[in-house]
Amino acid sequence: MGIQERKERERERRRQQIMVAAKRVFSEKGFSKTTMEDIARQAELSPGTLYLYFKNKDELYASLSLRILQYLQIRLDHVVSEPLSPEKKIASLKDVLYDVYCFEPLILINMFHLQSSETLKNLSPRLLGQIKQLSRKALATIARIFETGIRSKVVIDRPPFALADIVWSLFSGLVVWENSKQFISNKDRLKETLEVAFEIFIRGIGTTATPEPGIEPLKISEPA
Amino acid sequence: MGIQERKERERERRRQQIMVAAKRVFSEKGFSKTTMEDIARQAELSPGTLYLYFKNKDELYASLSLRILQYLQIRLDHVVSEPLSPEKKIASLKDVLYDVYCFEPLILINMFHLQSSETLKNLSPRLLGQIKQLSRKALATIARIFETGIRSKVVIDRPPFALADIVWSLFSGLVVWENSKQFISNKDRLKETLEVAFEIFIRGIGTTATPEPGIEPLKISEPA
Amino acid sequence: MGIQERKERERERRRQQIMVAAKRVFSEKGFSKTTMEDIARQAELSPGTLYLYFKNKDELYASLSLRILQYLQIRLDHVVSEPLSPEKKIASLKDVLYDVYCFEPLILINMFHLQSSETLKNLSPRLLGQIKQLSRKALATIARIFETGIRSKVVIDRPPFALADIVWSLFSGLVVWENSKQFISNKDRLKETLEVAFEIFIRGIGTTATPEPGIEPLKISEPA
Amino acid sequence: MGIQERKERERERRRQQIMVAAKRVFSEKGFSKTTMEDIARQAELSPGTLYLYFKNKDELYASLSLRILQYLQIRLDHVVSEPLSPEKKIASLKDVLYDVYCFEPLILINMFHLQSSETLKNLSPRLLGQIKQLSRKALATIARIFETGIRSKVVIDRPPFALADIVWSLFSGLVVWENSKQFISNKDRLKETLEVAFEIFIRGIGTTATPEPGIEPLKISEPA
DNA sequence: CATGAATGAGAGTTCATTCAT
DNA sequence: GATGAATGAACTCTCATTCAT
Repeated sequence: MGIQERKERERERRRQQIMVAAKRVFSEKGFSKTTMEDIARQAELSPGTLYLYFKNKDELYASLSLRILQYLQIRLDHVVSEPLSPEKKIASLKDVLYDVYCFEPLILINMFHLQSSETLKNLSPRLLGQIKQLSRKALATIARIFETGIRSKVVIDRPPFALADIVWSLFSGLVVWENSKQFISNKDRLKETLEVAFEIFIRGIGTTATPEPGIEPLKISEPA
Repeated sequence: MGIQERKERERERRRQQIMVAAKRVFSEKGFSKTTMEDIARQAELSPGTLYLYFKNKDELYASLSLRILQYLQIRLDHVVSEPLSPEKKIASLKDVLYDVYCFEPLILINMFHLQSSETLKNLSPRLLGQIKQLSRKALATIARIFETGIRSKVVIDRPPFALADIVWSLFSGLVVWENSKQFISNKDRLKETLEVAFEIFIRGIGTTATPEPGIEPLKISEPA
Repeated sequence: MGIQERKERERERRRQQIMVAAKRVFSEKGFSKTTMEDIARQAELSPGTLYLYFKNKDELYASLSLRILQYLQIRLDHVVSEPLSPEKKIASLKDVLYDVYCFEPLILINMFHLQSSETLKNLSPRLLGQIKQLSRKALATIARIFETGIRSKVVIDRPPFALADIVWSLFSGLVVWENSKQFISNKDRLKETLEVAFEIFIRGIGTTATPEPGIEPLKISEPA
Repeated sequence: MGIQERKERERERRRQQIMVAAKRVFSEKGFSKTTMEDIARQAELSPGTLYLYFKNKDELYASLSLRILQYLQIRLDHVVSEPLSPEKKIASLKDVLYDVYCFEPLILINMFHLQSSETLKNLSPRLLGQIKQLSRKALATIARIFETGIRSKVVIDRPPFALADIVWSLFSGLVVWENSKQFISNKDRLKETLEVAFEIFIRGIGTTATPEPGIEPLKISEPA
């Protein structure tokens, strides 16, 4: 039994080792330019070995995303279950997202690309299913946070799912965009921009915004 | 000279023809799964001919983005130059973005992927330069819109560039995310979500938001 | 039109060129040890070019067999349609088979291996269908020859299809076996053995065999 | 010594166990599609273990043939040594061949493929030697049977080795051909066809064939 | 200018074989 | 002796790109 377990642990460690290597190479060269041999070399393994742990390149790639989604879900569950006011929960949401980014910035970026149907189309149904499911679950959890806010009337009454989509999009958009700017300017400015973005978002969804005194309010133009 | 010109025009028309074909195929199959032969077939040309008009596959791909960025710039310039109140300008911004999306939804999505360093890295410096320049210019124009808002105190005082980054990210995030959901649910819900997103964003950046009467304001938690 | 035709002819010639090269290499190294690169080198083409003319290795391989079967069929049709006595037709059959062997000895051998389900299983349905159909047709034609013999009572009354199977098996068995002995002894003895085999076979199916005078007949033991 | 022996026996049993497994898998998937792991799994052993008993895949494969050849030899020796008339011996030959087929139909088929130079070329000289020797011996034994027939004038005077080659070829041809038809029609018709084939063969080699009364004899055309 | 056959480097993947445990 | 994870050479096939016509 002990042996069984140890083997299992070692197997898992190998998987991690490969994923770490893959992460590094994918991040450097992007998915399609990365070869399995690159990853093998980085992991100090032979190409064949990778296939003992991952069915193919796509699955290896997608596994990375899966881990992030799992991490995200765990963090979100915490936020939901803790006895916080809706305002605090929404504030925590920001921290969670930022932590998720810090957890694996490069893989997160890759994941947002994976979101594009381009890559999605070539995934094994099983893995695709897992990813879909986890994404949906995370979004649902976020929506739930907003729902409590709406119920307690501190958040304006909009479809909670729409709000969830919006934060998530805002987050992913910022991550990708700041990354692409970073490719130019070499500075990680995500934190600051995210702060401002959330500040605005939170003001925007609040039932009462804190007016800056002595100043005319911004009139919201009606949707065409 | 007349001949020169006509040749030039015809050359440009051919380029367009190819880009239209490329657009279609890229949209359908994604960048990496699309072969030059696919595009040639779609354009009813031979593979070799494509190379008379585009240095290579990457350049052809990137040219598509260039067109969108050019369109975006034109529209933004309009907004800036028209004699509108800052509020109206910001409202117009939303319309512009949505129009850009409608102009070429699929290419826009592709462009947001191009934003990822993955593709960016393999571009010719010339083209990369063009894209960078156009992007920067567009963002600067957006920032200028916010700046006027800040100057007239109808927009909260935050770095205008940050605000520009945020709308742009929000926009790109929504486009990509709604598209990936569409891959699942097959409905184009971008318009509605974008409306809500802008409503919130505009409330969020307004110096005075319209309070929903009789309700406690949402307290913004301070950035950690 | 002239151009169309010439292109067609050239395409066909290329196909032949590749098939000739393939034949040579398959014969030397056997199917599974032959790589596409081997064939390309032999044909003085690049590996990629082979795939412009044959969908994959299996199809290239099977095409070789197809040609032999076609040649066989042509020859058999001749035999059937010519105004010969059944005896002469059967005698011609032997010549046809021997000619088929001479036509492409090594490919014929390969074909008999292809007959084994091993290779058969991995063929495209279309090609498999073609091969099956041609084989069946050839066997049916042979059977027809025996049928006329049976009708004219010069051939013993056994199911013509069984007789066809038997000659065909005898032929293929001899070809493969003599070849494998040749691998040892380096002499092509097929002709002689085939002569004896046919002599015996013909005596065996004759309604009256020519007794060698003054000798006791061989008593055929009844099947158990 | 007892220990030595027991070890020897156990080793032999393991070999058998592996060969049985190999037989099964080869039969199902064909030689080249069978992996050593397939065999190991079937034998409920690890891949490495196979190499303790067989030098490599080819040798394992060839060992299977060796067993059949040994079985054949034993049966042939019986026929030769028993005090039977040449006619009976030849009749027995048929039974022996059919029994050999029944003994291991699929391996027999594989063996006939092995006969092709394709596989033969990649065999260790030792094993190749063994196979050659056993084949030759079996063929010689068959030839001897015919020789006695010729001496007693019940078999026409043809080189006994040629006769042996012919039966052997006829047999192998039938086995392979019927098998490939079986792949299509799913019926094992070897027995019946073999009966007819032998009947004809025996009539063909008899010094006097049993004429079917009142019918013109079939004139054997002279070899061209 | 346009063609499209040809190229050939390089990708992902498999699997016979080895060897530390 | 038995294991099975690891190896890495070698395979088939793809496709961006070129160039003779």
